[in-house]
Amino acid sequence: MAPHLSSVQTDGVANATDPRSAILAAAISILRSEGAGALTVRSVAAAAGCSTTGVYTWFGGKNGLVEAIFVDGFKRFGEALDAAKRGNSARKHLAALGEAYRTWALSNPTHYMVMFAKAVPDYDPSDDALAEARATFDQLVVATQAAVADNALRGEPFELAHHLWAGIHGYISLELAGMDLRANESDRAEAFRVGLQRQLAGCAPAVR
Amino acid sequence: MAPHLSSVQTDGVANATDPRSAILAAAISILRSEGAGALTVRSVAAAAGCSTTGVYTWFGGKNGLVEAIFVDGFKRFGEALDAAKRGNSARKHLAALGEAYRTWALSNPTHYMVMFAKAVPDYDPSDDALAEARATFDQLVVATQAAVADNALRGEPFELAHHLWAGIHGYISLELAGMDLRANESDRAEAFRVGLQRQLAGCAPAVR
DNA sequence: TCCTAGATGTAACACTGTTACGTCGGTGGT
DNA sequence: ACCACCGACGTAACAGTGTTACATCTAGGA
Repeated sequence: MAPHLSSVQTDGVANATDPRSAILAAAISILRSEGAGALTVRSVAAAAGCSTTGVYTWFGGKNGLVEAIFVDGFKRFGEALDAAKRGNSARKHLAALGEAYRTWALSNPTHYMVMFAKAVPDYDPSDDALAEARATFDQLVVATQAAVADNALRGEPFELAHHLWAGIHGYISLELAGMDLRANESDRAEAFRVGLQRQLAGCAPAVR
Repeated sequence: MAPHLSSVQTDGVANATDPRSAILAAAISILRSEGAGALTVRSVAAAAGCSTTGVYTWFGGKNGLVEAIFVDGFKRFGEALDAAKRGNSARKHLAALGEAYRTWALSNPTHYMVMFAKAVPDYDPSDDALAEARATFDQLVVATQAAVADNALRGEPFELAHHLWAGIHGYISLELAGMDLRANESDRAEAFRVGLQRQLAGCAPAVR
């Protein structure tokens, strides 16, 4: 069996003894520090301490490497969202989820762009990769279901979750694209917070 | 004066007699038909019937060409939004604006991705280019001001406009990234319509 | 008439993703 | 024990990318 199709990735932590993890960690590091444009097979191989063929044996090529970055991103992203289950009410939980979402995205902007904005032009996520994204989305659906059960929101949970996701993603996507016209970060953070509340208000039962 | 800094672009229409317009039109055509990954200096030059140096004399390089695509995109996008001023109330006008926004983005997906999602990795819009984007955004601010004056929305127009923009862009961005989980286009269109109304409801004065 | 500035094309540069090929090392079968 | 084999690896090459040096040509002014 070809190694890039096997599941040697034992855990999420980069393991220097595992070539696959070492290459993936190097790629994510380059993506973070130098951007998607600098993510080349040669630079990754050099950073991982192997030759360019290593990327091909372990990932099948650059597409496979980017797919691994994509999947790994959603894994870490999902964990970050999972850790945000604070807030004593369902609605506060949703707000905390939104804040955690923004925090992760702004801490990992290039990674987020690969996941959501096709920052690597010739890569399209496979169905398997999209399933990983779907799993992350499901966390939001679950939180929304709880909010509906609490009578904090009204509507079909899937539709509501997608609506909230779109709103949150929209703020962050514009911000990462440099399209947010506000001067400083704290203004943007405050606008996001207000916007999220407004978003939730639009989904609230009749009396608000 | 270097030609790529002059304003020889007489109008928005591609003019075969003007080399700059011919190259730009060829680039947009390739972007539309083959995507950002196929947008190479050589392919553009071949399609425009000149040599690669033509792109450098008229645009200063690939970055300049992409910047021209970026600016041209916002120009056309703004015109499409401008043509959507139907609706007899300010709120209906906003809804029509949202629909026109989605229609243009989905009709020009790769162009939209260059403008909003850094689809060309090494290009970052200059301040001048961002000013063009700002001008388009201002149309939304004006429409929002009218809605506030009509008592259809409540809040600071700039903040409201950005909020609406983020929501609309979020829906479209997810859809273009293949992250909308709905099966068919009509479902997505309907979800967008409902979402836009929900968005507006979240910005409405107290009694809804 | 000369001549200068700019547009153009050819060819080269360093770089990209990818692949053919030779080599090495461990594993399983006999 | 031997040996065939398969997978991992590095080197070197391929086509294609953005970019630039250089020669050529053409238009317009002194």
